[in-house]
Amino acid sequence: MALAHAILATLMDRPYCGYDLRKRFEGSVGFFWQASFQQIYRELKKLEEQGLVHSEAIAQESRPGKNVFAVTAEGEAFLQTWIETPCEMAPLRDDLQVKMFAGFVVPRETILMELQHHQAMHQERIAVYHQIEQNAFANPEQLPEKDLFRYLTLRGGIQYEMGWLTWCEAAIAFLTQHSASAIDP
Amino acid sequence: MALAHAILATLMDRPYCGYDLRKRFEGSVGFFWQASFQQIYRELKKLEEQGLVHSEAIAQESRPGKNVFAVTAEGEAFLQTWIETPCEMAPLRDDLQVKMFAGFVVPRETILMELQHHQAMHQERIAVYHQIEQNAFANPEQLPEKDLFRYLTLRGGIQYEMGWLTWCEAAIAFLTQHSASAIDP
DNA sequence: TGCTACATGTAACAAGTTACATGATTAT
DNA sequence: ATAATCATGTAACTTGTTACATGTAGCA
Repeated sequence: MALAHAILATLMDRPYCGYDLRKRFEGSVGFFWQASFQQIYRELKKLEEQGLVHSEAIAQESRPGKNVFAVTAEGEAFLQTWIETPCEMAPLRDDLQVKMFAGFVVPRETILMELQHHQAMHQERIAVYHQIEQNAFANPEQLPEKDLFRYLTLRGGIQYEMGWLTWCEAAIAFLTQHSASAIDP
Repeated sequence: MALAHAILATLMDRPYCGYDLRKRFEGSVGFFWQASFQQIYRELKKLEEQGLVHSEAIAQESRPGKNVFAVTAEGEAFLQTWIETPCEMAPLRDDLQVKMFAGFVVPRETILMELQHHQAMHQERIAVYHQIEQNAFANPEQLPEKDLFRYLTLRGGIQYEMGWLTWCEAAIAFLTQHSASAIDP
C-alpha cells in the first residue's frame, strides 16, 4: 500500500511526469523506497482513478508529450491521514542474514568474502550519503521546514547503513579470530 | 526467490512440518525473513516438485497427521550455490522514512509521537534479542560451529535495530530542539 | 460452551519483477 | 552508425497478503 504514499509524498514537492518520478525513485526517494517505472505508471493510473492525483497532458516540441501528475486536495488529506496513523516497524527481509544463518553449510572463507563485499557496499553508500549531506545540508540548524525533514530522512539512511557496516566489521573480526577452529574442506 | 532459501536454511537444522516451519518463521528466522504459512505451504509444494526437499507423511494418534519435509542432496547443493553467489544489499522499503520525507504536511507533534512509538518498539525488540543472547550465547567464544553463525545472525539483528534506535533518538532530539521555529496550525 | 493449539489447505487479490514494444531526439 | 535520453505503455509471471474453509484434541 505504501507505494501510493511514497508517490504522493514525492508529488507534494512539485508535480512530476511518470518518467521524472521514476528518476526520483532511483535517487533520493529510492534510498528508502524503490519502485520500477512499471510499478509507478500502474500506481499513478490507480491514484488518478481514486481521485488522489490529477494529470495534465503537456505537449512538447521535439520531445514526446508528457502527463504531469499533481496531488489533489483529497490526495493530500489521504497522505496526512496515513502519516497520522501509527505504523509497525518495517519488516526485514535480508538475504545476507539468511546466508549467515545457514553459514555452516559452506567453507568459512565464502562467508568472509561475502561479508567483505557487503562491508564495501555499505561504505560506498555511506560515502554517497555524506556527500549529499555536505552538499545540501551543510547547516542543518538553519534549514527551512521542508528541508529539515529531508535532512532527517537522510540521517535515517546513514544510521541504517552504519548499523549494517558495524555488524559486517564485527562479524569479519569474529570469524577471523575464531578461524583456528574452522574445518575447511 | 529467497523464501525458498530461507526454508532450506531452516530445514538444514532438522526436518519440519509446515506448521512447525511457520512457527520458526514467527520467531528466530522470522526476525530476518518473515513469511505467512500460506507462503510456506505454497513454497514447500514447489520445492518438492523441484526435488529440493522430500516429504514424509507421519500419522499421529489423537492429532492430525503431518507432512515432514527434509532437504535432499540437491537441495543442499542448491543452497550452497546460492550462498556462494554474491548478492546485493537488501533493498529498503520503510514506511517511517516515507512519513519523515513528507513530514512537513502534518503538525510536528504527529511526527514526534510516531518517532517515540518506533523508538519504543526498537527498544523492545533489542531487549528480546539481548535476552536470547544471554540465554543461548552467553559464551560466544566457545560456541560450536553451527551456533557461531546463529550468534552472528542475532548480532546482525541487534546492530540493525540499534541503527534505527540511534536515529529515532537523534531525530526526536533534533525536532524537539528546533521546535521553536515550528509553525503548527 | 468456547478458546487455543494442532494441522493443512484453497481462492482472490495486491504488489513487485522481468521482458517486450514503440518512437523521437541528441550526443559520441 | 549507435548509444543514451526522453516518454509511455502492455503482458506474463512471481511474491506477498487477506480471507475463507475444515476438523480434532485439550483446557478452563
